Amino acid sequence: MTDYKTPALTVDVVIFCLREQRLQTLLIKRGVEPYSGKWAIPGGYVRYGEDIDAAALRELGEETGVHNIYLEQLYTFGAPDRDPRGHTVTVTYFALIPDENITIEAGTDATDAAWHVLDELPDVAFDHKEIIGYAHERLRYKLEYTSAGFKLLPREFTLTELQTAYEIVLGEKLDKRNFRRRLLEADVLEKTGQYRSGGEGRPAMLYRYHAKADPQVKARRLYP
Amino acid sequence: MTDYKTPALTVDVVIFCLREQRLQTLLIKRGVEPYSGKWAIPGGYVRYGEDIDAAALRELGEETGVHNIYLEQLYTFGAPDRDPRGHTVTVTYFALIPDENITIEAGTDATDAAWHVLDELPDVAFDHKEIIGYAHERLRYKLEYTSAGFKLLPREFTLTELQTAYEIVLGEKLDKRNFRRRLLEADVLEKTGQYRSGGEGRPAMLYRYHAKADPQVKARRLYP
DNA sequence: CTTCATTAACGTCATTTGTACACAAAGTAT
DNA sequence: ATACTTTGTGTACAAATGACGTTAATGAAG
Repeated sequence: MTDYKTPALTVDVVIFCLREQRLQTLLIKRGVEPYSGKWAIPGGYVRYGEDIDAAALRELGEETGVHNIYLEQLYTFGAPDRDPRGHTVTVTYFALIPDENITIEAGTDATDAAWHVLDELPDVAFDHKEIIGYAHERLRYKLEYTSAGFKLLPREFTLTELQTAYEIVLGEKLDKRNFRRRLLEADVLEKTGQYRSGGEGRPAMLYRYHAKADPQVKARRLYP
Repeated sequence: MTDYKTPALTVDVVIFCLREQRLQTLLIKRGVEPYSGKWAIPGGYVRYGEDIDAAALRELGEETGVHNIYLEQLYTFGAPDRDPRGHTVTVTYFALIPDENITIEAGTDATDAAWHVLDELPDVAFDHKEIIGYAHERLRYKLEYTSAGFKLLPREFTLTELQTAYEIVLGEKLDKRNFRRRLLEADVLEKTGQYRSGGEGRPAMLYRYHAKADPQVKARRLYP
């Protein structure tokens, strides 16, 4: 193999979660230069011989203690000046996780890890603002035409909870009956047979995700 | 910057073109090991300090003589064993070009460059079969819900030519009136005022692309 | 225990969108 | 001039979407 000097390669992960009725993303406070003290999305160098998806999962685990989540590749950013240390190309991912028993632990390179409300972000390092923006757009788009919203909820959830998740992400109220019809017709939810008691009002049926044919994307074709 | 050994970084480009009423892609015959003598999609190493999009355009020009075309990032493949020379991550792109005055010239690393009908591909090097498949899927998807098909045609074209392009890519016949209505409503075409004479039958109005508001994607939202 | 407040569950109808389909107009070839 | 080929256009019907109000099940308050 001819040994050209190649750019460094990193992975970065934008994680979304619904907390306190707001869409939030996980940032780590950098403990080293450059941008020491600034917030950044979790990520790090891809090791030689390591699959990039695996690297994303590993970095996520190391820096935040979040394990076993579904990642989706987002985009690769490769402007030569995006990292002051030298040319660094980053493959970005995005993830949806439910807000439950997640222990965030700051890792080696990070002095802190914390959730941030998406539209009240602090100054972030590198071009991470752009990356988060891109991920946010993709998330909205995804919920507009798929039934992937349940990934933001615990394993079992009510239809109202699911609808609220959609409403928060999309930033608009949805019609309850039409929402239900759509999601039930998508055929990815199944009743658990149990009800959520506790709160006020009539108890709601609990559902869980169950892909019978895992269509996921329910985009409409422009031509028959 | 801590000097980890990072994977090598390449770019690869899948170019689509309609030639002789078939969807074709441009491959180069490799002149060096590994896979010497096999066909591969054009691409090569990203230089240190070079933007990845620029690298894709440069490699394309060097290897095929194709310049100034619109590229869209496709996906980044990073399995550690995808290149026998060592761990090499590749950022892939896809492009649509019209079949007109394109001079293909084999460049340095390639002994030959030629168009290949998409469903009669030879054995290709690396994981390029998978990449081409992925690009093909994206192309079909793109034409299903956008009006990007004109990128496969010369600057001026008739609606019948455009419809034929869609039919070839999508692999199905489309209704003439519905097709026209859809594309004209998309509001990205304008009449040139001229007609294509020459052939048999009634001369057809020539159109050209003209993005007034460049919506490009005309996807339908799942929620109001 | 009754009443009230709160949330869940459900169906219909008007409108919009999608799909199928046929014939006249404008040329060219003979 | 006649036959042939290709372009260009509208409508009726089916399907999907969007707006909308009432009853049912529970907990809280009196």
